Amino acid sequence: MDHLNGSPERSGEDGKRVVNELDFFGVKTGNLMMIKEKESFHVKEEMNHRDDERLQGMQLDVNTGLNLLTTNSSSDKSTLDDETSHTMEDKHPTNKLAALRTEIDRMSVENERLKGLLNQVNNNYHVLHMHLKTVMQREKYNQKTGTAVEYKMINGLLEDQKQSGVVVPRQFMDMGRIPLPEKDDVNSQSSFEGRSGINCTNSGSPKNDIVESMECKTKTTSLSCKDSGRNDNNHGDRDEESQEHEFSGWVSNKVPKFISPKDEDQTPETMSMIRKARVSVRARCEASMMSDGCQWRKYGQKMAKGNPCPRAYYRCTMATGCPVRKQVQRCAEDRTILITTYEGQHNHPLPPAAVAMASTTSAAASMLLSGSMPSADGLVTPNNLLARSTTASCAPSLATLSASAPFPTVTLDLTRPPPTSSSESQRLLHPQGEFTLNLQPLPHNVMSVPQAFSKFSGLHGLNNGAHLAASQMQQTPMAATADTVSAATAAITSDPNFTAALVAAITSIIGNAKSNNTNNNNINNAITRSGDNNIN
DNA sequence: CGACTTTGACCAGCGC
DNA sequence: GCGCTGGTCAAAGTCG
Ligand SMILES: [Zn+2]
Repeated sequence: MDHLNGSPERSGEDGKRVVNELDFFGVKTGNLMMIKEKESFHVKEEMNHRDDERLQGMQLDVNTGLNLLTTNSSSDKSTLDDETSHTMEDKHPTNKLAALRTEIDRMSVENERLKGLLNQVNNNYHVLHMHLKTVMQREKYNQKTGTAVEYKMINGLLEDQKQSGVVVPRQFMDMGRIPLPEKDDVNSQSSFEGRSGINCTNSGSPKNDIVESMECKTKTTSLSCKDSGRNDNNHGDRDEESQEHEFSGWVSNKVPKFISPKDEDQTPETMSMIRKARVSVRARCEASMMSDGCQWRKYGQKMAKGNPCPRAYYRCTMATGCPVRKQVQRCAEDRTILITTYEGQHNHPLPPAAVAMASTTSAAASMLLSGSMPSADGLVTPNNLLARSTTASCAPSLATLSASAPFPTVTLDLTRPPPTSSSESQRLLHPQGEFTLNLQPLPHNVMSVPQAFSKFSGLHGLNNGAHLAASQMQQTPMAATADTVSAATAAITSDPNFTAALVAAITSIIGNAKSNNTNNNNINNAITRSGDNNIN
């Protein structure tokens, strides 16, 4: 959403509104977003109040902006007048032609830019729409099971609240600080997936561990979730400015120069969450880098503590100023495993091959946003609960999505083979194939892929990569490569109805597991295609 | 020649 | 204050 803000506008005091080109698009995009908002049940997730106010304040400008679309050319002409009016008046055909060409060029550029913006706005719209769908689905289920859930908007974000009055399993994804293990315990994964340790007996009631739970404790002071292990002590001391600086980075030790001022128009906490949300993909890969459809430029390499393999830093070069970065590092325990960590959202249209992964990243950000609802004070703070991932220990399991700290990170672990057996399974039919949901015990803090789907189902939907993804998935067994799972993600969720069915099934399975499993761990639902492995 | 990689320097945060 | 660490910068080198 960075692009929504456009560049600083210049506004004359004499009533003449002087809008530079980029700002014009910012306004226009704002308008588009407002339209979408009206169509999308007034749910705003990534918008914040400041944006809202800005947009409302711009409402007048929006119309102006639209008019500018037509008047722009004329006004552009008029602004060009100073230099060109004489030449225009010369009525030399060549000059006219040149002027027209310039105009056409500019319009082409504008068109491209608009396309990109529209694309993103559409994506955001679908994200919100599908998120709402999921929420409603879950609400349905909760009503079935007698647990009332109330969703409300807090600071522009959806929050669900159980109304039963009991301490119930809430959405649990603690993005906050975790108690740091002894230094020696920090394994090679620490730098990527947080100081994730083996978790997690401190989760309270085991039942609470079931599923899709997300929780966010709130404090009253700090906003920053960034590297919370490091900074939490300082939060109270920070003034607003310094806090805003903190939000501007991919990891934040420094204020990255590529962050444009427009980013700071976003509410710090929102931007923080979006920027800091990471998707870490663990996959077996011989090559030094997985191909994910994007163009990357390496800008650094470091030896990370605890891992003999160097960590490489890449930034997206598909568009100038794209804030997306990724880190690539091999797993110390198993060097065939490549750990790729993505952060940020692209500010440009993506090729189909890149959509799935980018969607996953933005979905993660979205999930983190929705799962870490600010309390009434509108603040999000790290806390010291769980959210440790077992993925760090390379425990054998399924492809999983997990939440881990200190960075809000969703880890997609693709290194584990599909299950050979399961205690429970459910089949789902879909034109793209038959999918089987498997249940396997999993430590409570790990969020499985389908759980994640149910959490932000549909986020991947309606993207261009779906068909490609589907065909990829036909060829490759699940859990084989990052591409496959991305593909599966796109393929499965490209059909909203199927997504809904998937979510319902997962919810139902989880519900059963809850009632059947007293001493339970978390449930891991693996999605597999029939035939890829045998399900009992 | 532009795009990319390599690599040492630099910076900020943190712990001692 | 100092050293460690993660992250970034930027000059020099490489490649097509
Ligand atoms: Zn990008």
